[in-house]
Amino acid sequence: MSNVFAIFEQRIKEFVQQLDLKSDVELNLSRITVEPPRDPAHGNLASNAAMVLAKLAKQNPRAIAQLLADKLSDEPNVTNVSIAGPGFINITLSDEYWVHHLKEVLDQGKSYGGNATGDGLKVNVEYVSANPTGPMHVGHCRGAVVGDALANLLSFAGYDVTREYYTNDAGGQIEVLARSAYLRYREALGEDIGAIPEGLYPGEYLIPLGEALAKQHGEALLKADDEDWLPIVKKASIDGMMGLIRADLAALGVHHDVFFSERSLHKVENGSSPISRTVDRLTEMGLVYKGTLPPPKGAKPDDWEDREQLLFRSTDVGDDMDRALKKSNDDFTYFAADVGYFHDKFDRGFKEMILILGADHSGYVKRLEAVGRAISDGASKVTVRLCQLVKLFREGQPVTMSKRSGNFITLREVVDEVGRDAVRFMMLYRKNDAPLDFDFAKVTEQSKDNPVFYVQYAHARVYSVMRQAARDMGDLDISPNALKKADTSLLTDDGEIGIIKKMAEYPRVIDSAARSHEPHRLAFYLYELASLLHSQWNKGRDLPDLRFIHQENAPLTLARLALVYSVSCILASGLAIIGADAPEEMR
RNA sequence: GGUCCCGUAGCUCAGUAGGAUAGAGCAAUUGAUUCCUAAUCAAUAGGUCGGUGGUUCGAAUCCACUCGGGAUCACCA
Repeated sequence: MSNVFAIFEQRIKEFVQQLDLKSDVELNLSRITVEPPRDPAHGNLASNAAMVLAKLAKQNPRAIAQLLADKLSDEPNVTNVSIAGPGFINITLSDEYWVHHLKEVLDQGKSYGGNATGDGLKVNVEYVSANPTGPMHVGHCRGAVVGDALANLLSFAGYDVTREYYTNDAGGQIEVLARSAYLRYREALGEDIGAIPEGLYPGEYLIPLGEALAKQHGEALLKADDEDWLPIVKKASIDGMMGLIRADLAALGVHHDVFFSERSLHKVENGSSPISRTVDRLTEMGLVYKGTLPPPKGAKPDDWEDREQLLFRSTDVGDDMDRALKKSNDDFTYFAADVGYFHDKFDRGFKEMILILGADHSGYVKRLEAVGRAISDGASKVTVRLCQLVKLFREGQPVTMSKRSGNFITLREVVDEVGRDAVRFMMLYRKNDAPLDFDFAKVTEQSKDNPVFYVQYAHARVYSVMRQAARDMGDLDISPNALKKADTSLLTDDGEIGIIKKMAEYPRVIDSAARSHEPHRLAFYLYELASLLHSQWNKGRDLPDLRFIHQENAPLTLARLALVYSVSCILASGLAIIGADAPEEMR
């Protein structure tokens, strides 16, 4: 346990129980927190415990605070406990404590801060899930990065994470894809196909697919009936498109553990399919009925017609409206497949299912969460995180793209132009539910305007210092193992202690970012930590005493190298979660 | 019309389970390079947290209403 804040929170809760406060209601300790105070003058740790308890115990908060403060003062390493304002308990820890804490970072290296939250809980993160009808476009980018980083974060925090991609390989758009590919196949055999008809995919990425089909099947498919060639071309098309998508994802550094086929949910064996079995289950629970849906309130569509369909009573589990499970032609809807998919995930033992979706799916959230509740009977939780739109800019000018002409900006173009690291970091340098502006020029700029470079440079700077130390002090062992033995008590500058305090926040950042599913918090933290390092480095310009390397003083040099090396470990650990490199050199 | 998201400094945004005097970066002004990478740093200035009311010891944060911006809305996927 490296989380100082969690340690003290636990300790305070123990003390509260020892106080044996009288209360009519049961004391609720869950609201007690320990956090870094905004103002460093208030100490290192601040707790709201007394104020939370005051009302329940019907006592003066400052009186309770005093009782707790007395106990806290006797704790090792606590140098000062004060009561402030309405009843805050402010705790100051000794420099010796912080200097000792640095040892923990050194010992744990890149695993420092991890494995404290998840406790092995099985979590499924579903992200991207783009339709396999073409290469990925830039709109998919944000969800891919947010999902992947969240999966990394949860995994680091100790969850058992499965990264999943739901392949929409059933339904009408696959038939359109296959017909489009078939056209390219005929083209590959020398036929003049003219303009691509309305309703088919015009993209040139289908040309190689047509050529491959021609190569493999010759003219055999040409004379075949629709029902004979269609399955063959469908399969080849899906495989081909998924190949493109996987390659795009790989360029972005995104990898999934499971590609789950929608088609597999429709497959009937011994008279039932996964979907039909799920519907049966919901029927047993009394959540399925035949009926007609009311038209949307307000704007009633012109072509509205009442239809009797098989419906899911999702209003019973928190949705606004009941939802169709079957179309009027008796086929299952897309939504029914989704329900079946949740059922499958639930059967695979996931306690938490997270979906990363684009903002255009906002209307879909309630019904998905409702399905999760219904299928698992409350045992599993479905959380949906929406990613708002990304607006592209070039030199401040919006980049327009038209999807209609097939002339959209692909994910690959963006990655090729600005690099994987910049794309990933920038996509995470914003709350995911806020829209994001992405300027090609800005994200490739090599300055502190650009947080990616700022953070990476801090990491590289540490390695630069290490290289310099190796040159200046050739006989000194500065390997990580040697640094673990450094006498860190030689670190006395406020800036140095401040860096350790910032590092001590890392476990807390990981914990809270993982719990709230907000990987962007990590990106901001890394920026702050990098900033402290740059600042301390620059202090050495004015005050040579504060430089990291002192040729005549090996113990001090070792202590300071231990400090900056620890910083680099956390930066590397955080950058790995974000999915960006931690370069050792930037020239 | 329903639902969801956003509204914080001139600009782009953070704000951690409701906590103390609301924070960064950019832009502006001033300063620091014989030096471990100036791709950096230090300092100054900048705010009725869209508005009104409520909840309470305490609200940018929670609730209600309201204004402005965006997304979405029955058999598609």
